[in-house]
Amino acid sequence: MLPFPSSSSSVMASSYPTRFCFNRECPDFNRHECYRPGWRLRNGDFADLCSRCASAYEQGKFCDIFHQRASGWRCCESCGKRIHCGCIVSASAFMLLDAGGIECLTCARKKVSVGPNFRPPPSFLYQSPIAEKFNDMSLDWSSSARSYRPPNLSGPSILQYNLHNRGDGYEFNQPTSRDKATAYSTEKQRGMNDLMGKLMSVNSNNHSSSILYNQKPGPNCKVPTCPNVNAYQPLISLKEGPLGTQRAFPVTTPIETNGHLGLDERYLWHKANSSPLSHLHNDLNSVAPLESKNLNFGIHLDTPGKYQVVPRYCPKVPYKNQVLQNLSNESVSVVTPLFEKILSVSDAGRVGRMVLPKKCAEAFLPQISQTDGVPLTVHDSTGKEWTFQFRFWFNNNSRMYFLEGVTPCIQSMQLQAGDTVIFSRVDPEKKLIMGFRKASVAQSSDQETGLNNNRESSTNGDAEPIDKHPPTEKKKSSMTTTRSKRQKVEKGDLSELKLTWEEAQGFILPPPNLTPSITTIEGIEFEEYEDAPVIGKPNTGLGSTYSANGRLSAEQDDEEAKDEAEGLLTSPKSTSKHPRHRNGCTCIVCIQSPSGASPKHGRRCSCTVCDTVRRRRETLLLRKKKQQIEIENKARKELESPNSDEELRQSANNSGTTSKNHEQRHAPPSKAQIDLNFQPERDEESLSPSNTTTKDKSPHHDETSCKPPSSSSVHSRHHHHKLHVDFADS
DNA sequence: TCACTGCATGGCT
DNA sequence: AAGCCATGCAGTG
Repeated sequence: MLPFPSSSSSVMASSYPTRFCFNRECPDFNRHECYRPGWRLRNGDFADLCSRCASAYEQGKFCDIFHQRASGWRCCESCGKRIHCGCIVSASAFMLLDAGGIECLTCARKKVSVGPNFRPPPSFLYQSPIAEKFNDMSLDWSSSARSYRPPNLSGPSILQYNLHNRGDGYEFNQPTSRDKATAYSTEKQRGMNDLMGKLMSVNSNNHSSSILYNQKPGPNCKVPTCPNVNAYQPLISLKEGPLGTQRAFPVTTPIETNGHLGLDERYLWHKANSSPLSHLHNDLNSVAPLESKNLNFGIHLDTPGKYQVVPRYCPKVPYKNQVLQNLSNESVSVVTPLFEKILSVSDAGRVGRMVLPKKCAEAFLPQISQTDGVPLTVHDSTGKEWTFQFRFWFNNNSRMYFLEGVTPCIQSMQLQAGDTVIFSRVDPEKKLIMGFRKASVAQSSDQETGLNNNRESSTNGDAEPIDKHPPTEKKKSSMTTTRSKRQKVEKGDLSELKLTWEEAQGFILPPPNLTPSITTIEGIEFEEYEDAPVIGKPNTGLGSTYSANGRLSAEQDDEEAKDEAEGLLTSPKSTSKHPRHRNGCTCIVCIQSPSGASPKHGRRCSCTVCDTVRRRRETLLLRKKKQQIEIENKARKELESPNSDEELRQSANNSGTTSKNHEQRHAPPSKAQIDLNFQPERDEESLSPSNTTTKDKSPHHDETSCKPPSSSSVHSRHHHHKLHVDFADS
């Protein structure tokens, strides 16, 4: 136990004969006999103050007397009153204003007569007699689990607030009453420093000093100030991510570098093995900013990280708190990632509403009390300014926040479902910027807010996986496929599949040297190819849809085809499980348990999925063998009749061995490339030449379920189109 | 009929 | 079990 200043409660104050005034500036802090409680300490107790200091404190003159030379004095923006903003004593005697500067409590109270949404931070309830005046204004907020409203008052109390609410587990051994009986005399200061130093040692190195560049006195301050006081810069603490990656979470902590009591930089800390955000789970019964109609002025941007944000919304950006130097005016901007959101189909859809994670919205965006919300100005990575309506709906006794009117922006950024938008803040401008990350694998093209193209993840081994929702260890172990993950994969796939129509056609074009045989079924002409094109991305070998694939004939109206192709990609009628599939689809993906919560599939598992995969594998192996035999036979023939070059070329073409491009299209899947869309029954049928004119209109899906199938590769439309009834690669 | 709006539902965490 | 949130859908213009 570290020595700790006596900080007994008022009840305990008289219990111990040997006492010390908590005021280290007190000229004779250990010679008093009468102590009174002073400000509340982080451990909940009160500082012991000698009568003289206590009087000063109670009269609100403590800082005037003892901290006169300390830095951190600022002026109330309203009345001009000087307020010390840099110590625990006066921590709650002022409020930080959204637009910068501070306001004394008196002025704040006038304005705060406030709406029902105003909630003073918990620290207000105990910080000082002054602060306690706020008690009557708090509407029992502390007892209501849902009445959290992150305050706009992100004063120094924030740190204390966090400390207070962190509960057990953090490296802070609060002194017991017995401890307090221990005289500490000259250990006082050292003990304090040791303690806090210990607390801070965990991550103090992680706090970028560069961020401090940006700390400037408020424009209206007329008194000398310490440049760092009240600069609530988001700081980064690195955390071992669930997948072993270093993940940064913004932390906002008051900084003061003058060594004044309390909020020294060394006091920044975070709980070991816990992200600042994770501990905020408990802190989140927090508080929201005052509503502001002034666009972004009400944004609660000064405290990113103060609130709990579900990890999946934690910004996973390389630049973290990137300090940008504006060469022209030597100003420095700090970019602080706030949160990110993977765009859902709805978000990216034409409705133009982007649902925001509630906690993020409440933490980082203006508080709104009307469902109409407020306009929110956001800058995209090109600097273009967008104004969305930040609104909410009531939903199950809760709120559902969303941005309205995002379609133009999303289109401008060419985003789609599965892509990630990243909301960040630029200080000191307090601009809200919206970057993005494409879901595609090509992370090198990431444009997260356009601020950092040197994405580490694209090059180093610590690169974060594309997985936007990295599973926890627990989840990993259970191999649970969450819906979000599934959606991510699917949408990521989807985005990668977003091709031009010509490209899509290119994928499914049959080899040029093949001539189809025409079969007519129900009045529809079908082109049949012995060697069907296999749909897949040209260069990945993944996703080869190893089954019969329909292709629109050339007569197909191009525009219509495009529409259908797009419909395929973004069909709102698709199942939630598998965006390309229709309700009732019985393909292997769609029949899987939605949550992935189905029992693990063992080797002998006989579930439909496993059976399908097993049969599929057998089929593929057989086919592969057959293919090899054919190749060998042809090669043998070639040896026997060396003049038939053309024949050989053609046979090689057919077997996918000459043209690289062709090979990519036709690459026989490896074991790891089993097409989940495959339905062995159908596929095996297609193996037989006698079945090439099958009337099965939907090789992949139920006829009922796969109604108007889309045109392109995976699930083709069949109605009134000439189709290539294809074989899988063989 | 279509677009828009706001609420309801239900899967999922 | 509660709450979040993606999405559906009814109502309206």
